[in-house]
Amino acid sequence: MSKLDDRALIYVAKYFKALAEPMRLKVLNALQDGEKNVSQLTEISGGTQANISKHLSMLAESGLVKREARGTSVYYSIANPSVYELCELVCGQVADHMTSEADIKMMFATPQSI
Amino acid sequence: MSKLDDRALIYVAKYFKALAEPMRLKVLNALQDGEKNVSQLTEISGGTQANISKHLSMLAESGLVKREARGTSVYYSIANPSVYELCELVCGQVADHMTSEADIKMMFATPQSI
DNA sequence: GCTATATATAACTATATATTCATACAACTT
DNA sequence: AAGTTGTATGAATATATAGTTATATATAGC
Repeated sequence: MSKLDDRALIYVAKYFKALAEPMRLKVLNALQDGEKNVSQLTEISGGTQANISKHLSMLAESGLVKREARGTSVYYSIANPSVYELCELVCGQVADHMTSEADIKMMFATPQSI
Repeated sequence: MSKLDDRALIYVAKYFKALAEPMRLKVLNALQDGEKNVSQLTEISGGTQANISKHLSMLAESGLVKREARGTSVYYSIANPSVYELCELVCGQVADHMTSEADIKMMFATPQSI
């Protein structure tokens, strides 16, 4: 990360932004055990079809998931398993930092406030 | 990442969100070689003092940087070096994915559009 | 061709966020 | 105490984003 120019920073930020949304993390979580179509992901996530479809488009455009249309369905799958490494690194840091009051307060903040 | 409940997802998303902004990545980048005060970071980043101060507050609240007031200055430093592991993982994925047209187009997108 | 099903998208709303400008606050100097 | 410097914050604005509803598009079966 030593010689990143501004464009690279913008790009990396965009990648993190794709991961910076609970519903998208939920979708990625659901894809851990293999590809699923939009209907399945809609049911698992508890969101609306339109919303999940939009999140999936965004994830695909960010290169986090792959899209494959088969019949009338569209199947999505994880494009690069190392996304889970990222999440685990973050979970580790979150856990480490969970002792402070501020974090516990944050943990219980409403979704809208985050 | 298998048994994350909704609150944990919100929390992890919040962590990623702290990294999902080019100016904050620039600040973190500048902190790689040790602590710096707000004035130094303002100059290095090319932002305004108010803006950098706000980003630093956000980074501190997210547990990414530590804050230490000394004299009239406030020095910030990386709270956990593993944040750079995250960035390198992302850079790797970005590089892998950089062959596609969509990514190159994104790479040159204006900051506002991201 | 018609219907049913699956997915994507457009328009809209509400909320969040980054940024700037001005100002408040705090600590040091003289 | 007054001035200076460094940092934080409030108000205001512009942009971005998530979510909903309704609709368009596409594929399969009849």
